[in-house]
Amino acid sequence: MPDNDLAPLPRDFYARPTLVVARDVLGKTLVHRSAEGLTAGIIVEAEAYVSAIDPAAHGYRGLTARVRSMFGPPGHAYVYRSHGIHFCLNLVTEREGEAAAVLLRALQPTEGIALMRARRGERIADRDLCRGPGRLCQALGVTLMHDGADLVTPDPGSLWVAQTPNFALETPIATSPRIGISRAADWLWRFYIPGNPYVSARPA
DNA sequence: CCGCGGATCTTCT
DNA sequence: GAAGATCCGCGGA
Repeated sequence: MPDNDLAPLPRDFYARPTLVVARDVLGKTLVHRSAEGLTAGIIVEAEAYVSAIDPAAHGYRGLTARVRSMFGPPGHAYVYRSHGIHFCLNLVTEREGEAAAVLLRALQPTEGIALMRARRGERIADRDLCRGPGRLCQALGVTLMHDGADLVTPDPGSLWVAQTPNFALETPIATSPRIGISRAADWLWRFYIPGNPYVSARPA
């Protein structure tokens, strides 16, 4: 796959309403290039978080050190540590100061599967390599080092989102409540590709 | 297959 | 002190 096909999406893609980005990012490819090699997968599940109106969003109660990147400009990464152990990757959306982002919850692995398995465990099935927000970060080698990283003009050896070559344009998209939250628990702000086996959970 | 607890860092009450 | 945008391994059905 030539690098031309993996060109980063422009900042305009991120500087839109978060619900639109969360839906539109399905079918795009997340890429991480590091010294270990290149890993990538098709985004099959994502959730929207909009601090201005959303009590489940990390920025809802204002700026803290952890959530600083979410308040920054669109087209950057917001990576946070979850439950002390795992990392979760968000794409910052809207405009600087809005603290809106899209959480990536699952990928269909396409490149660097052997490297993903080296990071995740040799016995992990393909289906489980990137199924879940913490798992996909582990599989791609995404850590707090990537918090705040620019996804549009990425440094060499970093992280971005690209158009997926030959991806079907008319892929169906489903919605459901977001996973694992207690506030705004009935909002249909989770988007996923129905029937795709790499999606982390089926709707309740 | 399902439910539960442990790991362990940030934020909130 | 407790909860949280999680995951894994264990025990029981």
